[in-house]
Amino acid sequence: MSNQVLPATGACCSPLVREPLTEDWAGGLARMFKALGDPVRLRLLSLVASHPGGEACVCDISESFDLSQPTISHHLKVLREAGLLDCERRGTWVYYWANPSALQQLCAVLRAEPGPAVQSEACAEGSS
Amino acid sequence: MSNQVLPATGACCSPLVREPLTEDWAGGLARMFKALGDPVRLRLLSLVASHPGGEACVCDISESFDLSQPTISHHLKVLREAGLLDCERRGTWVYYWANPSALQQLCAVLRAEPGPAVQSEACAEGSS
DNA sequence: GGGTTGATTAGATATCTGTCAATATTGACG
DNA sequence: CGTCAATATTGACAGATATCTAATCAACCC
Repeated sequence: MSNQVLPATGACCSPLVREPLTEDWAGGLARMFKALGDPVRLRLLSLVASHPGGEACVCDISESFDLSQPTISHHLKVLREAGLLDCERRGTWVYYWANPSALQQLCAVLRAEPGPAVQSEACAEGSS
Repeated sequence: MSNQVLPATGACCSPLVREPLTEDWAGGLARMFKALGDPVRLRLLSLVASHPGGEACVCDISESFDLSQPTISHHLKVLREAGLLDCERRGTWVYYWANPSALQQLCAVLRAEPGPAVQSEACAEGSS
């Protein structure tokens, strides 16, 4: 449903310091940033992304928190729905990994230096 | 109290995909990301940062929104308290500009590519 | 099949957030 | 000093969010 093609005007991945974000694009970005706006989720994402192999199952990471399992699950779901995390069930366990293109997209938007068009790759949303 | 020196281990600006964020560091980052987690604030920041001269007064940008003036003021305050925006009064007007080092810091944390130590500059918190 | 372990969903609740109207503050200008 | 214009602060309130416990679902093992 949110599968629409982004405008080819370059507004997509242009740093926000370059030109004003459109209302639409700001909405999508805000959803991702909001997902990162919680210490637990940030650590969760980091634990998953930095885990050997680039992926981790819930049991691997939930020990790092003083929270109930459902709470962890809830935060993982938020990250997943924001497109920052993907997951797959393998037998009893569910494995999570970070979505690099989502991170790259956010990174490109925040870029403060006047990097010319270096991050045009980040526009490719390979999630289709 | 959150004024402590960050560990010199490189954990500060190391991308979160490299190693797990510490609890402390995640807290600080989350405060910034949370500030970005609202479409209005994202656009506000972008409008300020992309404004000619890199700064804008409130009256320049508040017309872009269908919100009351106090609401705009509130969002600007959130961005300011998160360290993403700075401001200065000049006569009747208050001018805002983006804090590049804050953006760079966030960008460095999100970096997904295995860039070696390119963003060590971002560690310099020149906000003193 | 029945039990065990891992993970998600549901329901409840206290807290946080975004918004507005009203009011206060700050500085400019007669 | 009084008034006006631009911002900020306060107080109130509806809606969202984080967290928990209890219940449910999924897959493995005996």
